[in-house]
Amino acid sequence: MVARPKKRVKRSAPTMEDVAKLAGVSRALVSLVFRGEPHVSTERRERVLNAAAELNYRPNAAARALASHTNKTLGIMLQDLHDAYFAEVFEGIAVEADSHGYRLLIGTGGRRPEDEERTVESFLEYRVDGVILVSSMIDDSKLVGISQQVPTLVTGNYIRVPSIDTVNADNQRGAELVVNYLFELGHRRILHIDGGVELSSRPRSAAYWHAMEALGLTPHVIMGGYAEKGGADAAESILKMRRRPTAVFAFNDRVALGAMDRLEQGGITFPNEMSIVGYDNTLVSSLHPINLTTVNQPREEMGRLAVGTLIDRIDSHRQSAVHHTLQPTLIPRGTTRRIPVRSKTKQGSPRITTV
Amino acid sequence: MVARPKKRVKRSAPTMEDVAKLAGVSRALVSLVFRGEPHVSTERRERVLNAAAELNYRPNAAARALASHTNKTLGIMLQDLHDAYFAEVFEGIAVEADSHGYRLLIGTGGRRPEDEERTVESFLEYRVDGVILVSSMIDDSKLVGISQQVPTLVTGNYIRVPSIDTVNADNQRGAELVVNYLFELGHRRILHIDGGVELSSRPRSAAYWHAMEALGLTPHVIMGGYAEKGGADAAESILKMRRRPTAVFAFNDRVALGAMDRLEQGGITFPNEMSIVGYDNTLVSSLHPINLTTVNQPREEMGRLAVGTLIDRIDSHRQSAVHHTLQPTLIPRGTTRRIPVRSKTKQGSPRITTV
DNA sequence: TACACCATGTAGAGCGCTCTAAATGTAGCG
DNA sequence: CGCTACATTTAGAGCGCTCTACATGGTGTA
Repeated sequence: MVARPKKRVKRSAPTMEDVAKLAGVSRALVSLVFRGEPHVSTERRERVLNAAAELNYRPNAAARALASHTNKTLGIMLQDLHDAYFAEVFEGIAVEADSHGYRLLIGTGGRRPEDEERTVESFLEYRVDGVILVSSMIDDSKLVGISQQVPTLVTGNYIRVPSIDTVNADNQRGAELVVNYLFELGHRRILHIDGGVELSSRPRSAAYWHAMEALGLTPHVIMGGYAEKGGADAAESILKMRRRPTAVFAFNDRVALGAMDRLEQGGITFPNEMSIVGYDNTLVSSLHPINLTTVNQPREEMGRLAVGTLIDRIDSHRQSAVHHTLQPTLIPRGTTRRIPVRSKTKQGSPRITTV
Repeated sequence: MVARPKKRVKRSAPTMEDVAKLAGVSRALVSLVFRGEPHVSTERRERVLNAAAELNYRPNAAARALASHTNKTLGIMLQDLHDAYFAEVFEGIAVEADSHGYRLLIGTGGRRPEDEERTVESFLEYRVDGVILVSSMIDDSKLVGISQQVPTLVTGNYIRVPSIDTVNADNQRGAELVVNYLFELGHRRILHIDGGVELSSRPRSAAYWHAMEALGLTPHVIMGGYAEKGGADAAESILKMRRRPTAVFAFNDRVALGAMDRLEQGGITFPNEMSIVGYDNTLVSSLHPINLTTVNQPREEMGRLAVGTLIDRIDSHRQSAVHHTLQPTLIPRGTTRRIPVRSKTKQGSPRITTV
């Protein structure tokens, strides 16, 4: 008996070589079988598969990636999984990636640009086939730099350059829907609590502004944030106002909930004394005791579309950008109601506004 | 000028070789620098770093993994990111992994054992340094098989074998807290809606059972699930009961919310006519209009502990298991109240119960 | 029967990095 | 001044797989 040619006795995972030896074929043939190549005889294919099963062989993804310059992996950068918005977009991403046979490397940025950049850096070391940045706060110029190194798709960002694909929900349209809906219910003093530095805050508040002016109303925006706290703080200042709005359009459901909570403590009841609308149609908003009027964004679809578009770019080496804009829909529920018709709701006098 | 020895002109990322050439040192030295080895002169280290920066060099993680048999990556298997429970455990995992310099490969199982196994399989192909299975429904015997191929840690599963570390919240204790609390409030007919096939359902309902018996009460468990739907269905049968419970202990917050919603539609008000307790202390439960009494589990801490324990096993080649059990705490809120003292709350007659 | 063809297989050169063994340089010391 | 010890560097053999180029063995066809 000849000693094994292996250097050490150390037990490590079986390699393609081991499988080839056991099946009595070349290593190349084993490779063909595992890559699913067609021109392999059924008989040999089975011999290889049996040998592999016997050895409990599993291809080494790193070796494969090194040799093939591709690893069937996408890097996904999210801000924060607590947020139902991100979780649902991610769900769509996961489903679609899976159906294309891609794995996901995930990283969170925590809304801190430096952390986001580190995360992307790590994706690049991995040589992922593509990256998806969900609501990233990285500079546009840096985004372009990234897109020159790896196929890139962003969501929540309206950047327009050939090297970056985008998937977005139409924030403008969403804000219009809300304003028009409240207007039709008879509201004239409609206040907007914005999303602070959140990416989608700007387009929403700008659209709110335009829609208000188009209706001849006076826009009034106060600073909010992306979560309950921002809503509560905004509520605080609303409570202090001499002439309160009859309706509030919050940046998102979490902000709306935070605001409602504080406003109710201040003695305001919904929807009797005030109407409020959120954004995102999170699961919470639909719960009976909450029953928040809101705007639905097709989050899972956004995730799926993002992956599909990115993989298309990877496969086709497309050099021009594709931009998808999905339409939101208004979900009327229990926190809004028609204003009782009075003589003539006097429109508020011009006031100082903040954007 | 000599032609480049490279085969093709194709522009690909710079390699260690390129950096070495530019810096005028050997490839090995560049490797030492990038691995942060101490015995490199400051002068050369800087030359290398400068050359790398000039070329925008980035180490290739696949090549590194192949050569070093380690890739500083953990595979994390979760069920479902929609669920705040998983999202928060994951947050803890992400934070701790990051602080140890590990990347995360993430996969979801969707509560389908076959999908979970595929996910783990893919982790193994990647040769991750370790895997964390959060509330996995994979068979214990298969878990053992996995743990023989890669350092493994599970949460939500009480398996006890040397090759698997575990991190769990004390479900028994949590259920006891709830039962005793309700008992002290004067409740005697306390019903439990369980988690169906969910992993932690069994220990919670068993503990509920024991706690009830220890107090001389008759346990009554009905089938629920992990989400709102399960609670609503259970509520349906509660509404049909001749003699309704005065308090309900739901498997988790989502189930509690689903049940409340349906029960309120059935005319029951909380906490006046019935008390209800959830589990998980999700963000939603704390919102004012909901204000659900619940049990808090230290989820982020579980995530952090999981990573810490797993990395310890990886680094130390520990062969014996470590088991962590964290303590839950009761968060009394607005959905429970003391039962008005009557003559003597008659204890319900024995009834048929289901587990 | 000869030959082009196509379907199968195989050899062997990498992919970009780590790691061991050995070379080189430099002090310190008797 | 010769030698040892220690700090730096480097050469070169892999890591496990893919992929190109080429070999082999029928078949169909003229």
